[in-house]
Amino acid sequence: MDKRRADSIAVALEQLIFDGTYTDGMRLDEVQLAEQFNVSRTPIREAFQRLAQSGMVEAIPRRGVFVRQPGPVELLEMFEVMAELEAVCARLAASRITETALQALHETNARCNAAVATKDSDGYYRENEQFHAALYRQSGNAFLEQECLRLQRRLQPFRRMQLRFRGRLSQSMSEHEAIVTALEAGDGDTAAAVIRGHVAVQGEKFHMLMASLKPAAE
Amino acid sequence: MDKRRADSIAVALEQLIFDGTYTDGMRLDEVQLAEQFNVSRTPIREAFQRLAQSGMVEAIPRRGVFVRQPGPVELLEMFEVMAELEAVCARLAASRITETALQALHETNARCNAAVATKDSDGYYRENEQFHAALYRQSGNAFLEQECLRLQRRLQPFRRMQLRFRGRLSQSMSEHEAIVTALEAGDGDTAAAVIRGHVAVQGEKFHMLMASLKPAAE
DNA sequence: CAATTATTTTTTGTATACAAAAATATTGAT
DNA sequence: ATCAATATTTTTGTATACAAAAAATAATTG
Repeated sequence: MDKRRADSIAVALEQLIFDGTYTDGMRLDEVQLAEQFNVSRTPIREAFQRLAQSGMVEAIPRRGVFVRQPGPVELLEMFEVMAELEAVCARLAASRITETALQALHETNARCNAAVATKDSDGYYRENEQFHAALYRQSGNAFLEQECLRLQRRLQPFRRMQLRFRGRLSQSMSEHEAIVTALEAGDGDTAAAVIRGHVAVQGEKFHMLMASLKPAAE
Repeated sequence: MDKRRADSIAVALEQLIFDGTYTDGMRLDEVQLAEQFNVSRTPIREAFQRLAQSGMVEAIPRRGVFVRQPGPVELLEMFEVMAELEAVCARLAASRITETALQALHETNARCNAAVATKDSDGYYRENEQFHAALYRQSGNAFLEQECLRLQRRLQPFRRMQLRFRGRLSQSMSEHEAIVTALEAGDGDTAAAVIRGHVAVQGEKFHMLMASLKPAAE
């Protein structure tokens, strides 16, 4: 799939940062990574640029590149923007969504519910993402869709934590239902409000998120 | 300011694309640009990556990089997202803005008005940007602020066209005033609605934008 | 012995070299 | 002449080489 060597290195490095192999503030050594991946410095440097653009890493001229994990404040800010972007999608979708797309959302929710019932967490995450992706698409704005996918991707590692939480899954599902209902009624404001609350970090979700940030300290 | 050679090349290329020197679909030749800038291919390729990330250029593996100017549809989509993002800023700012920031917005508007009176278009553009940047800042969300600035920057060349239009300037100014008034009243919904209409492409603005897209054809 | 300067070593940024893939030109057959 | 197959040239992607800047270490002086 990836034609360039640098691309696969970029996703590999991304994973290593998410895994915690490279922690915040750590410098990424070009030559070390080059021999680790059995390539020259060139593709490593290209991968660095990609990571820098996505914000996972900061490149300081003539100094090197350093891992930059979002802190609590930045993370809350990112989730707030995600919630607002999805709210915009919902409001636009309410007047633009097609009948077939509504049907597809219902089916996705059914599959999501089934995954919850069988405790298939992988299936749940997949269908959940499908639901949100469909919403982005139904905003009728391809640019907005791309921006949402970009931010969602960036928040993904922090999102998984949030749902490991008693009762949260069923609540999440009923929120999905409420969104579809609002969309069917063409009620954009309600759909926006529900999904804003669905995505926003608030209440116990806040504590879960904060807890997931602490590595293994204390 | 720019420590790396590649950075200054990136902004130079950006300018050349905005200028219309390199038009949509045109392939950017590495070796040609390298000798044109008196550097090797390496910094050119780094510059390409930056432009690709900002969406001005598309890099097709093993093929080359091609200029990708947004078409009418994508441009309208981008303006819609900009309008919604600014609406979010306004709504959040309504409850988060400080007294001193409100004062600053008033002063910016005064300077903007003065620029309109003296037909100082450069001054107008500067103060106008200042106004919007202040709004992003007062959302109280640094991440949102950055995202807004990023999109604003990308739309800048298309934005200038829009205001060259009889009566548009004074209307724009009264919209600014209405936004500040709503913020002072803490009325986020009104502030959001006003700025959404302020930024959105609608009515005559649509025709202006479409006209600005046609190069010199016909 | 501390602090500052000189020197060495690393490391980044850029240039050049080379290999593989794609585009283009050439040849040959019908 | 047209089309297919092959050879040639371009062009991209990667490796290596080199120069300059930064960091680390050693040396010198007060």
